[in-house]
Amino acid sequence: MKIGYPCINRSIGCSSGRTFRLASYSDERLITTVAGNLTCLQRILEWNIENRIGFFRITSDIIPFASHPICTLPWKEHFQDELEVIGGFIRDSGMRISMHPDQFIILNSPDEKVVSRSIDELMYHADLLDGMNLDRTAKIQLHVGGVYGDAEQSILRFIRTYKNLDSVIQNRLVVENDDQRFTTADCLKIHEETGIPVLFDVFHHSCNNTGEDTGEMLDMTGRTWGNGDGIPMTDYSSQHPEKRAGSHTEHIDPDDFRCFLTISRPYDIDIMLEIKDKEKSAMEAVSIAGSDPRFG
DNA sequence: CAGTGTCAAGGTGGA
DNA sequence: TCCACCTTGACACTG
Repeated sequence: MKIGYPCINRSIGCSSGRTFRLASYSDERLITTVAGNLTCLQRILEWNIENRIGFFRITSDIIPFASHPICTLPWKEHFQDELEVIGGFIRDSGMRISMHPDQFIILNSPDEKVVSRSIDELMYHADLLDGMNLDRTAKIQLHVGGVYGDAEQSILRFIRTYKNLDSVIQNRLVVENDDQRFTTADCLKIHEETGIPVLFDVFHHSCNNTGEDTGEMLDMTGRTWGNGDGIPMTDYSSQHPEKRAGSHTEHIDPDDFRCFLTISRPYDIDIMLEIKDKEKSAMEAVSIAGSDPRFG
């Protein structure tokens, strides 16, 4: 079991997701930005190891505009050395890696242009992880997408599109339940048709479910991860006390987290904390989990 | 130089 | 049909 946090480390003083406006795009600007992002990513990874954090989500902003038509620079070749060094560090340290393309990446849209752009963006994510020579346990997590007035048909469109994806993407893609539209049960159904692993989001499940309990879903989603996929990943968060249902908390709720550790005890999982204050909560979670036999 | 409007991209739901 | 919201930092323009 590893514990991680997404994308940003506020303790270090650098960002691995610096970007710039499309209007000011130039190859030179891209190169300097990416060079800085990769340097910072390396620092974050080192910081993680020093703090016993073995799981990290790499921001999609590492290479700004990577899948945009304006970007014709062969960034993968240009930064091959740097990517290989980072990948080597990740492998040597045993760090688990994920990525999570943002809300615009939708495979089940009825608009084929949206789907096409989304696939381009997924290919960028896969290319980046491939460029680091990471095996297929480094995952790209995605929600099912939109409902468009017909959830059943929208699920079928996801399945059809998935089956036609390049294996470079299929090897890494996992599907995650969301808090408003598609439940864990929907994702399990998609798994049955495609074999895609299901990344279980505990908090989303508590917001959006059809009566299944968390332990049962941990069990069933865990079984969707095959041999080469690595230990099942889960997303963990808890409710922000003031904001609307589904809003992530600012800081980890220790009691809630202990409760989750107890529920999940029978299963070996990697836990991604989707919590606003990032590495601070992750450190606290590591401390809480310190006595858990799964946590090395 | 501080303050702030805006940023590649989609979907949803309320007005 | 339009707009705020989702969620988020930070770019880059303005005064």
